Amino acid sequence: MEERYIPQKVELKWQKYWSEKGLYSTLADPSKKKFYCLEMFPYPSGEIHMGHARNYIIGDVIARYKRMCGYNVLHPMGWDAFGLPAENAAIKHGVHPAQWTYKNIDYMKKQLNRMGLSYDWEREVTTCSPGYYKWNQWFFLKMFERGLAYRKNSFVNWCPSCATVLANEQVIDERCWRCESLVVQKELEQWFLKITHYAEELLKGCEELKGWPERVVSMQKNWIGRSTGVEVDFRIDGMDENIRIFTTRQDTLFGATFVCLAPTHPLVERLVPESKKGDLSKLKERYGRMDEKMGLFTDFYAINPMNNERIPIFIANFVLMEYGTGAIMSVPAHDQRDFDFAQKYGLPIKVVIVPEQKSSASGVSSHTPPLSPPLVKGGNGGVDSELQPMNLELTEAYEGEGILVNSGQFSGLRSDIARERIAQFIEHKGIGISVTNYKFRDWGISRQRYWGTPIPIIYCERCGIVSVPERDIPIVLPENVKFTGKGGSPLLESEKFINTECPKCGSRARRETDTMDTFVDSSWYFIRYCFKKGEIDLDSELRTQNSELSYWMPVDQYIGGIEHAVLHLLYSRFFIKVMRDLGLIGFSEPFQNLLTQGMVIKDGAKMSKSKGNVVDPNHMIEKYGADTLRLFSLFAAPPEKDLEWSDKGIEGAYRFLKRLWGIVYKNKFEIRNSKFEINNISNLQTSAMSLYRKTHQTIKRVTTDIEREYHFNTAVAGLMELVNEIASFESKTSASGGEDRATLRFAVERVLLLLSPFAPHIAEELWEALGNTPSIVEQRWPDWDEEVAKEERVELVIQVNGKLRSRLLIPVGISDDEIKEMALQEQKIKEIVGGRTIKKVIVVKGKLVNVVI
RNA sequence: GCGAGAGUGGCGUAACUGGUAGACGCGCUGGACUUAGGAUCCAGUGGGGCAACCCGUAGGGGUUCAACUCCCCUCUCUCGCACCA
Repeated sequence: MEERYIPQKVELKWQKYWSEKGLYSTLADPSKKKFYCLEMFPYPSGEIHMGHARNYIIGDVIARYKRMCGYNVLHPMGWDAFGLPAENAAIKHGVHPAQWTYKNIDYMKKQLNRMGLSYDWEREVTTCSPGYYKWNQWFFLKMFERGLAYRKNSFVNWCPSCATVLANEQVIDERCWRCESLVVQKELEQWFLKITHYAEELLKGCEELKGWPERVVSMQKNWIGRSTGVEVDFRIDGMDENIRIFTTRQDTLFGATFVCLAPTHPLVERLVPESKKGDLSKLKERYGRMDEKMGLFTDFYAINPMNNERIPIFIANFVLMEYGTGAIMSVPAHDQRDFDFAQKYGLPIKVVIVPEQKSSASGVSSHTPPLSPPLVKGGNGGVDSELQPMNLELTEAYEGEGILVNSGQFSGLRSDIARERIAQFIEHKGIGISVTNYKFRDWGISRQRYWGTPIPIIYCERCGIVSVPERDIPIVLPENVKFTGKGGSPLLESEKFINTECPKCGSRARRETDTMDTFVDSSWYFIRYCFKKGEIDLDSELRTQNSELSYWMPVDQYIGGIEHAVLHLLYSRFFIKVMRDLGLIGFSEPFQNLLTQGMVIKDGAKMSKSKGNVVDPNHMIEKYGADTLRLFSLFAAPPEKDLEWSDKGIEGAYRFLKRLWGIVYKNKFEIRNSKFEINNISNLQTSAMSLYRKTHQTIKRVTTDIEREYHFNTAVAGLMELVNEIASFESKTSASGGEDRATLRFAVERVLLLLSPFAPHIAEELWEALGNTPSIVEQRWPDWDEEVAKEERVELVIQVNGKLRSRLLIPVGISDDEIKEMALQEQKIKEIVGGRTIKKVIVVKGKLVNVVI
């Protein structure tokens, strides 16, 4: 009697079994090699979507595979539980954010378990629990002590819809990363973490991230945005003031023909005459707008310290106060933006760099060779007039490197050398310094919302800013607050929360009401997983020698979406470096290997409710079972690529499992009753031998496919091939003889072992059906025999002049000369070669022969 | 503009260091079993041609006995950053 494959029945049975046996519970054990497999934890929004499912399936396969390979595997899961949606739900439906969040967690946890994911739930982390966020506050206090957390007044990104501040990393195309509202600039007192203190190390550390995808590393480098140059003082003519500018192109200093200040530059008020104040405010309105470049002449001039030229000072809307010094020198001949500006306002353009040698001059029309003799001569003295004819030829700026001309003592030098010399010169003369600038800013963490970690700070009327003493944390969120949705954090209205005493002087004081960015929570959650559940004293845990932390960390394999390339992944690296400098840990990078899985798309677009192309993993599990869902999402594309969802494709995966099920049940008794061992492979019939060989080959293939960049798609394809072969073997032989049965059993059992990381439930069920003791989870990953895996005979390809002309079956191990002879004797080849002379015969061992005529 | 990556059948994809292009799956075609099948099984399936053969990995050059793979040029697409001085 053939039993039917009912995946849901099978899956629930084994999920119950695994959980009862606690098979995925892990303990640190220094005698075993460890493997920390981590997937980015979800925000408990209420539903696991296909993107989550794919992420966690990939992670689960890795965890299960490594476990079978004998590693002590840490595979935890938790909840990134603070955040706005909970608060919005509270405003909309009157549910407390905690209630909403915990309800979602409950449900989503069931969903994860229903997928058969092998988590150690005893390490579950929920970031909104005081036992967790206490340590956010603790880290904050440690940073505050060291000046790594500080408060300042600044313009910040403000999302009007979320009514809160956003970090630079959370603004995408001038919009909020969460709700896509247009972000505005607002001046606020904010708490910042000094991530720029680690700018250089975060950048250098990128070189160590060997196990990370290129593009993530380059995105981080890009984001940090290091550039080196000089700051130089330009004296203001007729005023005892300097304008300090920043440039990376000090080799073009002699070509500066005007200076531009940001509209918010401190000197602006003094430089702009009353009569032009109106124009100035217009300019300010257009600050930061990319469409139009606007300038305003101040009536003042600056002195170029290199050549003492008197050059006009402008205010320009495109100069950013936030970067460099908020002032620039403009070199229209060698910067396109300055060039456009100079054209618009009729300012002089002075060439000081010419392309080296013949290289086709961009910006200089071709009939005027850039290195024409008069120009070179003029280079010594810096006589403008000699350059005038050239200027007429300029159609655009030449931004490349080259040879300096018209640059005093530096003329004739190459750009790179000139940059060094000029930097030295400037420092020597005391008119400036060499500097390194970074594009990224300190991390603003203040959020004007309720559902987050309270910042442990007290404002005392007498003492000012006072940190909460460590013994008083956690500062717990008050539960009894109102969610009106009307401006401001509910904490502002909680008198009980706000009013407190100064821990220093005891006088009346107010608590900070801002909470922390939730990215603080996720910057170290992987550290927390290293310890089992329950309240822990992280401080003393971290200080204990041989703590679990030093056993498990760093994470061996991290899996998650590319969207965190510069957010979470950068913040976590920062946190780890801070912890190291606090003497808490002994390593500098949290994640050894990073796998960024592709998106799940349907009909050419990312799944989204608005597009109506969402496929719910729940429905797929109801219809086909979790094993099928897992198998399909692994098979349809390699993990790092986007996965195109196909309703038909998942049926193929289902069919495959049903087929395997059918084969096993059909031969259940024959297999059970066969003696397992194949003592002597020479006893095997040809068909049995070929199945036996295919089995070994498949073990090898699946193993190497997993080891090599986690190519699960081809690993699954290999399993399908083997199952196809098993099917035809069993239908031909009816598994009659003893050796045949043994071979069949061998093949089927290997398939189950190899399949178990991908489709663990069916593997368990069939493993048991064949008379084995559960659990397959505890089985070792199978080995293969290289000798057996080798083909006895191979098909030799015979080419003539590189074109395939014939094939020949040859035994393995015959010599090149014999192969050559066989190829030349082959009827077809003889015909083609005819009477022509053979120039050369190339033999590739075991593969092909190419006859060149 | 800068940086990263990708272009292979009708579709998802495969081909490790250059060595049989299209494994595996979907779809499609034909057949078998069926009252029926969107179940299952068998056979076929890059294009052209009756055939021998010819043509095919975005396009064009090149290196090589041999190129999806290496080099040069062009085109297209995706992603990230972008007034950063």
